[in-house]
Amino acid sequence: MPAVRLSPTSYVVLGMIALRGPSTPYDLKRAVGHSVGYFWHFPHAQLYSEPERLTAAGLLTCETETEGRRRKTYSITPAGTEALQSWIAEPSDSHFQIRDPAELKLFFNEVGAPDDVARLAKGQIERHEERIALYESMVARFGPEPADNPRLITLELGLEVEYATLRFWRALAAGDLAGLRRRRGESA
Amino acid sequence: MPAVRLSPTSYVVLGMIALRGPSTPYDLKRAVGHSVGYFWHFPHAQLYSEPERLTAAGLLTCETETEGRRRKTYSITPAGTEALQSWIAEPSDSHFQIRDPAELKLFFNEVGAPDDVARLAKGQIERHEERIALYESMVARFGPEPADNPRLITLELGLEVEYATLRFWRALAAGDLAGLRRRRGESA
DNA sequence: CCGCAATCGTCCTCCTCGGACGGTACGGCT
DNA sequence: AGCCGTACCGTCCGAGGAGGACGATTGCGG
Repeated sequence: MPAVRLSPTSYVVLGMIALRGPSTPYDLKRAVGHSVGYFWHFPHAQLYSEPERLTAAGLLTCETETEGRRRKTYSITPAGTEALQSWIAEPSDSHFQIRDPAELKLFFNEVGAPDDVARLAKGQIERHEERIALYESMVARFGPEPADNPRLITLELGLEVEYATLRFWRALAAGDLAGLRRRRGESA
Repeated sequence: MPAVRLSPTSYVVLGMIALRGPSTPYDLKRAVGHSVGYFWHFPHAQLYSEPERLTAAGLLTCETETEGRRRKTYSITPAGTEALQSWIAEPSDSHFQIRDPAELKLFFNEVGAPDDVARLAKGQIERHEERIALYESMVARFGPEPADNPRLITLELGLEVEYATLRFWRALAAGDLAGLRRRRGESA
């Protein structure tokens, strides 16, 4: 039972199994896909290999189906629960990262054509509006007071960020970044 | 001159050299460190190895210093400039990702102790306030109308997101996510 | 009963990550 | 001048992440 370095991926696997009970990697894939995976993509292959690591470390146990599709069901062990809980309890180690290719393009736009920024902004506005509509419709399915549903809190944060980003690109397209700053100052 | 897959890291390297002129990896490290690197971390080892790849692909040229410190200065080629420009011009391929360990902890908080959320929120509020103060002080150094300085636009987007995230954690700590939703609806 | 599409699992290759380590330059002290 | 500490700079390496290719299984419609 060797010790391993636990990454965010590890905790996603542990967390999902802790929340949902024994799961197959495919279960994890789907569960991640419509929750934390909205803003932080975890490639599906990881959700097959990571449980193996965690099993080797004694944080999960594995039950293999013999007939038909070779399917493995993982369950969390007391050690796994403890590792997850102490990670949740410990003070946060690192700041968030925002990985936005569009932001890179914007930063280097001087190298490109003059109207690239306008087209980029237009595309980003559409993209974020679509996302917002999607997320809002999902939130709406949960009724009038969804804000405290634990499964939705994460979506709430995502929406807040989506709106912020949308405001930015709109201000950029309108040439009114100064106005953005002003409104930000007021709301704070 | 084999073709290579160009990643965001590749474009950061190309872009920095295009903006700043011939650079050493260490120059890149510093330039990235106080610009795009604020929100998207690029490990320094990449900024040494990536230029080699790009040189092999014909997008950069390399000049090696002979005396003293072994130092390599990279310059961009016409092919490199073109690759960068066409990337900037092409419609954005993928949505942004937000990688926030705190968000994961929040999502899985049911597994933890009851007061974990409160402590998490408290820590996040402090963290984001610090960041905001830091970025604001940097922006302030550029004078009263900084918003359109191209080097700062990226910081502007980052600040918008920082404030959004701060509002979220504050609302969470105050138990008033519904209020957050309401205010968001008004401002949109 | 067959074929086809959706579902599910594995593999492979290249890239990312981040820390360890070692070399180089420079200023201060004796 | 020579030594030493420290900041600066470059390389390496092992583990993990990314994501596409591919193969197997299942169930459904003909």
